[in-house]
Amino acid sequence: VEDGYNWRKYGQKQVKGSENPRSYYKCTYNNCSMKKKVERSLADGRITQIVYKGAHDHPKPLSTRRNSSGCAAVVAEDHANGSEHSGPTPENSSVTFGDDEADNGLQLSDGAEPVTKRR
DNA sequence: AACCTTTGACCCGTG
DNA sequence: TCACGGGTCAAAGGT
Repeated sequence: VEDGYNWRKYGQKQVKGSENPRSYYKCTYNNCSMKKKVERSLADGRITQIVYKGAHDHPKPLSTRRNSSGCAAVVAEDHANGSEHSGPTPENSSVTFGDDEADNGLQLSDGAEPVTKRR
């Protein structure tokens, strides 16, 4: 879920059809009104759907939070300016870390999805 | 002490 | 107009 910004969870809902919890996040920035909607599989923990809403009007405040793999989160997100790709799978937001951090206890998103890049 | 996370209720929009 | 779904806010607690 770490895309380089700081998010604050403001809600969670269960959608019909599947009992997958949908989490609502908001950017913790001063004037940033960017919101994010994240849906994950309840068992696998794999990203089912990520929806970015709004736009950020501030620079990216790299890791002040969890992992410091900002090096991997500096590619392919400038286009996130309120523009959503209505079609392709947007789960590429999950950065891959070919480093030793992989066993640190982070959210593994590889192994099933073609991530944007890997080192 | 500050910030984030969590849960319930409320509000808005659509059918 | 009512019902249902989705989305958002607010308060409390924990880290």
